[in-house]
Amino acid sequence: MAPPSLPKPTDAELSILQVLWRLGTATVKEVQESLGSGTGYTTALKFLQIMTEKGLVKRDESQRAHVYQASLSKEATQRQLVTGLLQKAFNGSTAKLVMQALASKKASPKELAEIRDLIEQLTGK
Amino acid sequence: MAPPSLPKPTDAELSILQVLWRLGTATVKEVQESLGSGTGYTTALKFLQIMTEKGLVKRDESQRAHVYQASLSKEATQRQLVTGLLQKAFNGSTAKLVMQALASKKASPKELAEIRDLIEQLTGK
DNA sequence: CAGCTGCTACGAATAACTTCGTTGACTCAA
DNA sequence: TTGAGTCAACGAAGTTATTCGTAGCAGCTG
Repeated sequence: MAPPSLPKPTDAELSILQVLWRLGTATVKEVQESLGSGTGYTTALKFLQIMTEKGLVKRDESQRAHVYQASLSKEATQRQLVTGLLQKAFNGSTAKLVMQALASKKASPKELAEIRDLIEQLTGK
Repeated sequence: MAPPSLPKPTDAELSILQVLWRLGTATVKEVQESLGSGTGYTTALKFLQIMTEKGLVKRDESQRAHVYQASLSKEATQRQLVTGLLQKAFNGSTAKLVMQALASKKASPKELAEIRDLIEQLTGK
């Protein structure tokens, strides 16, 4: 069967995942420092522990300082989140979502070009 | 100043908003029935009460059965949610978000055409 | 007016989320 | 071998979300 489809990360968990995606692998200390001074060490640790239980991250305990790594790639998680929003708020209409995305924040010409190319690619074939 | 920018609705609150957007205005009973048999009357009522406190919905108490209405339009809320996701998970990159949206669910040719037109419109001017 | 009905309000119970303080184990150096 | 430092684990506490049971009030009907 398909992978158990991990739970949707919360906002706080997502910010930890962002760090892990950036660093690849990291210890609690490294994660905590990357989060900035707003988050204490034990808080970061607790999150990593919970996220391990949930399966959101993998833990390598062979070192004294455990090494963590995100279970899913950034892209896979982004896809999961977008899909969720699509279902919950847009009735599955990708077009509506894209329109609101473009309406919500001015995209740069470069971004618009990227999107246009993608569309052409999908349309053409 | 700008409107106080209401709190982000939770998933359960969003499904209630969907009903209100569809019906325009509705009583607790109407909302509860539209939600299907999964949600009890008092649960729907409690949500509407909490959402009134949060400002997510407006309540007209002039009738015995209070009449509720969403505070923000569907589009405004969708924009808010997309913007949030853009910040939290895509580092503000609209292009990345659009790509994942298109990757996550096959858009119909009609939808693709709509999006293409929008892009052309934004690109052209 | 007594009682039924439809509705709101209150509050409890549970679960998840978030943040830390404290503890205990293990390591290294003096 | 003891003291300082590093780190994971535990557990508590405060907050928000979610779901209902119960109570009480309005108005209608006989």
